[in-house]
Order: sequence, then structure tokens, then C-alpha cells
Amino acid sequence: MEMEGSSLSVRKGAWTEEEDILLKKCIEKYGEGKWHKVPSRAGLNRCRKSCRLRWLNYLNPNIKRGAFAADEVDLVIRLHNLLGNRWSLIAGRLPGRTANDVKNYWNTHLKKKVDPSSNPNPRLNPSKPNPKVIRPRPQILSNNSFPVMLEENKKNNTAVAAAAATTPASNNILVSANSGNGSSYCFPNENDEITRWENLMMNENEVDFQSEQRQNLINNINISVFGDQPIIEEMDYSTTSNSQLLELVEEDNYGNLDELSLDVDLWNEFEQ
DNA sequence: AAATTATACAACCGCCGCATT
DNA sequence: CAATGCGGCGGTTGTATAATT
Repeated sequence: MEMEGSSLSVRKGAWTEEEDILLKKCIEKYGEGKWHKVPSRAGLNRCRKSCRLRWLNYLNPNIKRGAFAADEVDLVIRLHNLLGNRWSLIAGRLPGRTANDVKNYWNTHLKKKVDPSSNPNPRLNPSKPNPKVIRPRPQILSNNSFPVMLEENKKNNTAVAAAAATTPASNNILVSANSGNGSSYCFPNENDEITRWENLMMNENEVDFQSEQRQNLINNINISVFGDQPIIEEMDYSTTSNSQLLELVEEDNYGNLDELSLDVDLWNEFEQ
């Protein structure tokens, strides 16, 4: 039995044009993946990881070349603020940029400019006390996207969705998903996605946790989907005491509506 | 103009979680 | 169950190029 990577005289270092061509042809023919098979298929004297890396970071035609645009830089900073050195996650939000690109860009262009002690996120800033519950701002979706979302829930066999309304005068509603039962949402259009991220990126420190939490609970509406009909159940917490509210929030893992405002996958990553 | 130092980034290394044996 | 293999990740580094002296 052969130990991993122990085969004799495997090529290392910079890739030649010939090697690139061989690898490209191999992936055109067999598709991406099955990296352990690639070296023999392509006729390359390289280990599988080297081949994978070369494709993912350089040869893949989806990779965006050239300098980072201003909005890309802004996103990197904000996402790094939120997530730390989770390069793969960050790159997932920057179309065409690889995790390696983002990491390199951070290390060479941004690292020294960002003072860690100025980071507003207590999770990533040792000089700040870590509150029990860290909560991003709730997302805001437009009213007309709501039915779409319910349809999506039905398709996904999602049993319960919860939603909260902002002030009656508002055109917006706050939408949340229960991560406990694995539900997730499809965001109906790009503007909603952008709005969601703008809200997510807001400085968490500016939020008055207590009062906002309370407001969310007071405005809470549970929406259950059974068959074709959404069942709307209003929850009135207006007379509930602060201590009771706190219990409710703590029961709910992260504070009721708040983690729900995150993309569920991202939240799971965030919480690891 | 040559020598040097600094920068950018492609690629490597070791580790991880998961699947298979 | 342990051992092994795999894809994937993030920290780090070797080196070509750019900038400076």
C-alpha cells in the first residue's frame, strides 16, 4: 500500500505551459473533480493536490483577472470583519476570485492597514468583551418578494417560517428562517440580496441589543405553511416582562429572529 | 548601472473532517 | 475499531519582479 504523496520524483514548483495544456485538456475531457485520477489521465508527473490547486487557482476560466475593484476591496474588508480568516467563505461572495486571491490580497494590501483592536466585532477583537449573543441586523425584504419566498418554502417542504413586521408604516418586512429544522430561503432577486448584505454588514456595536431584541419579539409573527395556506399567528409580547423576554431569547439559541436574518449556511459556518 | 531590498503571489505544507476498507 | 485515502482549507514561503539606493 502506498502512502499518500510518496511516489517517486513528483514534479514540484512552477507549472510550465505544456503542463497547463495537459491539465486543461484533461479537465475538458473528464470534467472537474476526481483529482486522484487526474495525474495519470493527464499524463502529468504531479501529485493530485498540485493539479487541483493549479486548476482552481489559475486555469479555471471563471477566474477574474486583474486588480481588485473598489467594491471588491470593500466587501473583503467587511467580510473579513465578520468572518475572520475564512478565505474560502469570503471568496464565495466575490464572483471570480479564489480563496488564494483573497488571502493574498489581504496579506499584501490590507493586513497592515487594519488594526485588529479597531475591529468592532468582539468575536475577533480580544480587547472587547464578548457578549453572550452576537447578533447581526435583521434582513429586510420587500413585500412583493414575500409570496415568492413562501412558494419556495413549500417546495423545500419547510414546515415553519417566522416573520416579523417592522412599524406599520414601513414598506418592508423582516423575514427570518428557523435554522433548527434546516430551512433555507431563496432570495428572489439581486436587490434583496444586496439589501440583506448591507444590513448584515452594519456595525453590530451600534445596536442596542436589549431594545432591539424586545422590538423584534413584539413585532413577531409566526407563519406556518400547511398545504397551500400560510397560517399567520401574531405573537404579542408587548406586556411581557424583560426577564421573561430574556428567557424566551435564550431558549432560542441565538436570540430568536437574529440568527435567522443570516443565510443559514453562513450562520452555521460563523458559529463553528 | 549595479547592487540591494521590498513586494506580490503561485505554490507548498501540514492538518482536518469525512468516507471507505 | 483503526488505518488509509481523499478533497479541502489556511498558514507560510520561495522566487520572480519591482522599487530603491
